[in-house]
Amino acid sequence: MVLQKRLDYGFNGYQVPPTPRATRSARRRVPFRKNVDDNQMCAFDLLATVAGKLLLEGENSPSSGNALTGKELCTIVKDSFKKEQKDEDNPSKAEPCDQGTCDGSFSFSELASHAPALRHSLKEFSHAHIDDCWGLASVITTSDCSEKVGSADKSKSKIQLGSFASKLEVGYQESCDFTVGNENKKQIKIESPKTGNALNVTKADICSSDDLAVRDRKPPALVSVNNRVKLPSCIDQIPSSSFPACRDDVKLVIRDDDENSSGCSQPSTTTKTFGSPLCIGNRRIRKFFSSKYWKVTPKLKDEEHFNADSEIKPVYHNRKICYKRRRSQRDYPFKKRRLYDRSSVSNFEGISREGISSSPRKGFSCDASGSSATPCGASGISACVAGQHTSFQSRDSHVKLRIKSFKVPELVIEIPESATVGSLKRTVMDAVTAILGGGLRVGVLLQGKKIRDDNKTLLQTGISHNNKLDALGFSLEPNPLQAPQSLCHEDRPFLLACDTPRPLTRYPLAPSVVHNVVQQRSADTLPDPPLSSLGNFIESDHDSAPSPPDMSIDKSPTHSRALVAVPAMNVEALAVVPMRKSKRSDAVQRRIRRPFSVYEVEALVQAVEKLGTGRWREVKLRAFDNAKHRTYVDLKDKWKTLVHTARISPQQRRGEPVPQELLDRVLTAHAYWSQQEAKQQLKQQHSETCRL
DNA sequence: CTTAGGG
DNA sequence: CCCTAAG
Repeated sequence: MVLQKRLDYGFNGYQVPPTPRATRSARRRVPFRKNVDDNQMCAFDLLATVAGKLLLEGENSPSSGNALTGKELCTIVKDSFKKEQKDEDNPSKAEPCDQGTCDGSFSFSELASHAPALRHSLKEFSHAHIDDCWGLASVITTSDCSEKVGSADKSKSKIQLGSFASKLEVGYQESCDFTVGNENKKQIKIESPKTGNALNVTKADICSSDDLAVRDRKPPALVSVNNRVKLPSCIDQIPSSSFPACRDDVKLVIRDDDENSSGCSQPSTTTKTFGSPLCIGNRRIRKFFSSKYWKVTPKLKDEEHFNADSEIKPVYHNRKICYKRRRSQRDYPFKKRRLYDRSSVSNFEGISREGISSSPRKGFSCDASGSSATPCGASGISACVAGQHTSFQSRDSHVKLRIKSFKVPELVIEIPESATVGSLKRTVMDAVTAILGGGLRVGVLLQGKKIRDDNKTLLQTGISHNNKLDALGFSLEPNPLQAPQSLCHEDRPFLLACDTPRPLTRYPLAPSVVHNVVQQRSADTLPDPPLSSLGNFIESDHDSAPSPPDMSIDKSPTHSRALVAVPAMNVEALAVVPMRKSKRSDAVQRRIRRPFSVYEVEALVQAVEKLGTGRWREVKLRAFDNAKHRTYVDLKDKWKTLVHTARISPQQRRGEPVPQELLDRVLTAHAYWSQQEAKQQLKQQHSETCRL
């Protein structure tokens, strides 16, 4: 509690730059970011966890051998605080401190330096919360890729769409069996309580068998997950998707081809808990979206590695790597493939124009493992509309429908066998999130037939109260137009493919899901995000999705989490990629627009208040270190627009409204720093004059 | 690589 | 957000 309180401190006064301008190089040498990247997280996590506010989802690694006691932690924190206070003293005195909280507050960068020591403890602390934050866990029934009997009807997950509201209700699912390799059928039952508390799996048996030994060069194990995913409503818990790279992978194929399954969910009662977590080696999680549905190129690029293997390495080192990779990976195999299927895409002009081409094809088989359970024509996600509750009508010729659930399309996930269950969760979550938040469109089926003409009226189509609505079905399909939005970061193009286009009802499936997640998360855990910490909550990204705050946990040396989704098969036939205006084929596509959330703005403002307007790199490091998609240039630009926004009338503002309070702070800070700069210049002039 | 600014 | 000149 005490800690939490500390966290809530507000503006701490402007901080005069160490030595304006002239010290850039000097500043660089100072490993300001020394421990910030990774450790800072830990520190924060710790604090938040202790405060009971932050829910961590992470690897359940038991490696917490040398956990610190609560006492020790406190000591560390206290020390940090003292130190910070001392450091801050000078600057604060001379500077304005309008926010009134100039008392003591510690900075995370300080505390962060203790992170290494805290890490283990964090684990201890976080364990209790691990599951809590994984509310979205979609438990899946897994089975070998092939048509292993009985596997099909185990899938029960569904996605519930609340009566066509634009909210996605994520409900959930029950059991999950993982079949590892072609051999022993290891089963992992994962149960997700209705409460939203998710997977109980602490240890997956995935790497236990010999053939799946955690050896570095082992070929990826293939795990097929046959399922339906019913997503819980706590979307705010959706973790982001940042997974560093590694080697051994386990592939999970989550399919929706359980045609046998009724689609009804039945709570599983079995829960297997495993004694210890998965062993960890390098891990690389590759997510495969079934070729016929989505394809996601590796998102692990520059920043992906940033915190991955950089536990100790200096920042700059990483940065370099990052940049290099960014360039070198442009030729990622899946990135730029695009195929056309004129005939079938004909009614998708829009898509093509949008820069996405798709080559819907109906009869390809489905997954890499050879099992092609899903009829290709089937939509990626099908919905169960049947049942008594399914449809009924009202007097005024309105058709009322109740969609009970949607099936999630097949997902193929490749994950190192050494990965933790936590990362597995995240991976699956990511995949699901990618689908849900990445852009879906709804397909309508009537008596098994897809209705493609969006212009027909329901009546014309036969979806009227006079007809058997039982025969009406909906499907969630990848929406080429939206998909790239969420999961597809600049570095993780979200390739998707769909079979025959059957656009119909466009359902506003919150492309903002991910975004919201971030926000809510921030809100819940970070009332007043201290500098440097907010950043950790941002991003993710989606990647998206947004890599949740738990990143730190996953930072154990060896694991990087690379999240790569690639089509399980038939890549060529299905790849859908953004098409550039036929200029240079290798032209880099413009990054997707990602409006700053209020929380990000908050973080930015706070950081700028403290650091000033000329130190964007530090601002970035401090407040957006983990927001991979926010570059310092972005921050600078954002500040620019913020200042502008703050100056114009509220009526002229667009986008998500920024609290006036923040805008005021923007102006204040801007004014202050402008003044500082002016002073600085005056001084210089003066000194020069004196010299002459 | 960072900054600062214009586009 | 992008692009670039400058440092």
